[in-house]
Amino acid sequence: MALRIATWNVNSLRVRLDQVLAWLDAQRPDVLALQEIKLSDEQFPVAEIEEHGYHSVYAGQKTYNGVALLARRRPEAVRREVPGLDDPQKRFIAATIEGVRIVNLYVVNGQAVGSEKYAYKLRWLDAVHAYLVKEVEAGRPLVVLGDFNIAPEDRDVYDPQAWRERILCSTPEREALARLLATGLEDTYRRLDTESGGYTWWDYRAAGFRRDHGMRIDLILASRALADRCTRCTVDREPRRAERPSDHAPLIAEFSTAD
DNA sequence: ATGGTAGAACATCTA
Repeated sequence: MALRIATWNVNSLRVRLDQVLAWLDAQRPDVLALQEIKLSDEQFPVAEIEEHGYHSVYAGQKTYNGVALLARRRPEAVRREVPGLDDPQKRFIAATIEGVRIVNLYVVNGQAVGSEKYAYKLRWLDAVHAYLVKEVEAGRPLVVLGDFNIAPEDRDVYDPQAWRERILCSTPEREALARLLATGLEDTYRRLDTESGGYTWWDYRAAGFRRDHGMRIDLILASRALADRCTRCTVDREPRRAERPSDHAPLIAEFSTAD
């Protein structure tokens, strides 16, 4: 048996719903974490997703942000706020699904190094770090996944020289990500693949996808014992080739289960 | 050369 857990920044669930439903039908993951759903809770397509065999829990917001967890089994102990952070932006949802604590993050982009949004990004990551320290201490299997808006290393960037110390690649951002990992989490993609870029995002502009000008900024992290059971972590580029694609591709990890 | 595209409040903001 195996547990398959995926993440996808869909850049508007309204626009991408048919693509998401088709992908669920094709891949049948146990869990799909969505970011940038860009719709309010009242607008969330609960019924359509249910018709495809998935429960939904969500933290929606009009126009910007918004995150959700879709799961074949009912999510429990749902949390929609980063503890200790007074934040009107909906970027966090956590739930327990099939005994695994799942934390879905849409990390702040930050716009430009040194900007107000950049300071907010680092504050936001600090609050998430404090929360993850407690979640790791609890000792349950833990998965932290989503759009991290940080390329962990230069090998995760198509042109590291051009991006040096720019947003998504700056040293303070990478250090903040390293602190999240240091709570006791492993990057499942890197654990299994030390060579290829594994890009998950390509800019809509300047033919980014056609030229493979990408970055690996969507991640699936797992607590150590769970990471030991990770057998696969792959980017599915197929939806990025579709008509009206999201600028992100889905990432899917598979974990073998003991029984 | 600081551009380009996409999605949302459809005028600017965010990414």
